[in-house]
Amino acid sequence: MEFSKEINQTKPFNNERIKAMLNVVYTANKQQEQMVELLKPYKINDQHYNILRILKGRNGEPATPGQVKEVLLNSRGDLTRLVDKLVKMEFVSRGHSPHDRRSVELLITNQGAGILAVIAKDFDANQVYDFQLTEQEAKQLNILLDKLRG
Amino acid sequence: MEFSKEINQTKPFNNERIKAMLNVVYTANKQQEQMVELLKPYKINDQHYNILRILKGRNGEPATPGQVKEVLLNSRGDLTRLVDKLVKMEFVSRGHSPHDRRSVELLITNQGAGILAVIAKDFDANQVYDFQLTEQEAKQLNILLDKLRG
DNA sequence: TTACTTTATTTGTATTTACAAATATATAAA
DNA sequence: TTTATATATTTGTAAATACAAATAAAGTAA
Repeated sequence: MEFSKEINQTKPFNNERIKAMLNVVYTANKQQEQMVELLKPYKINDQHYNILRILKGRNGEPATPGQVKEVLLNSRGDLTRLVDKLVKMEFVSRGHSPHDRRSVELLITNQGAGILAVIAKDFDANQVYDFQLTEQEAKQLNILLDKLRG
Repeated sequence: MEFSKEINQTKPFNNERIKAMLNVVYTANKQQEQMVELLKPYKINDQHYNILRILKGRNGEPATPGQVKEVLLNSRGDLTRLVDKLVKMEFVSRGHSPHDRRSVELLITNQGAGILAVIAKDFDANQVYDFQLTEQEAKQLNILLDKLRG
């Protein structure tokens, strides 16, 4: 649906650029809401999910909390306590770097990888990533967003 | 900057559509961070700001918390307590509807309108809405986002 | 009217988040 | 070595948030 209608905006926006930015915020929020909702049965939120994805993406190489934080798309919450929960759920293991004893090494466990696989199916069934865009349109969207951020 | 570089993603995304969605989330988060940062001196967050904007947009007509909530782009927080703070800061007044005594009527105060004007200048000086897009590109972006949401 | 249902908002409370300060280790300089 | 500075992470704590239950007023049906 067209954005203005979705938020019941009756009067037109000052300009398309401001409208676009609000549209970005709105769209991101919609996506987040859907994800949080679907993740609820697994007792984790979108931040936990993103952390697991990042750790899985390391393919067996550990990552420090700092590295994870850097790559996180959005930085709500605090890594220590988000990871605390994942460790308690046994989705992530925490060790110490032999090179730098300040650093903590995070690794996804088999159980963590398992839950990610289950969630992937769930997301798939719920069409979380079924966007109504062609690859070409998505490419164009990426270009515009990059440009928007300046 | 190109999104993948900004998040240090080395390996390419599965497809442009997923990348686009992540880009949307990332872009929205960037924008939110900038706003929250600039609003800090005024002791309010982005939700408070949005509430004030919505009330100002009513041009003297009161809005109920329910109506405000409906129009809010993103729904973190709880209206009652977000408004509590705005009332305490005297940016918003709370009354009761004569027609429906369950309903609460919210109005922006002169002081609230004043702070919005100050913030607008601040945002302007900090180029919060200086997006590097032409109107035509912004229009295209809006179309793609609407399509993305399906 | 009485009882039931719905709607609007608030409240209680556990959890999460923000943010400053603390801890612990590493690195660099004197 | 000692001291200072930087870096990685955790901790304490106030504030914000989520969510279920409570309150309170309307609306509807018998």
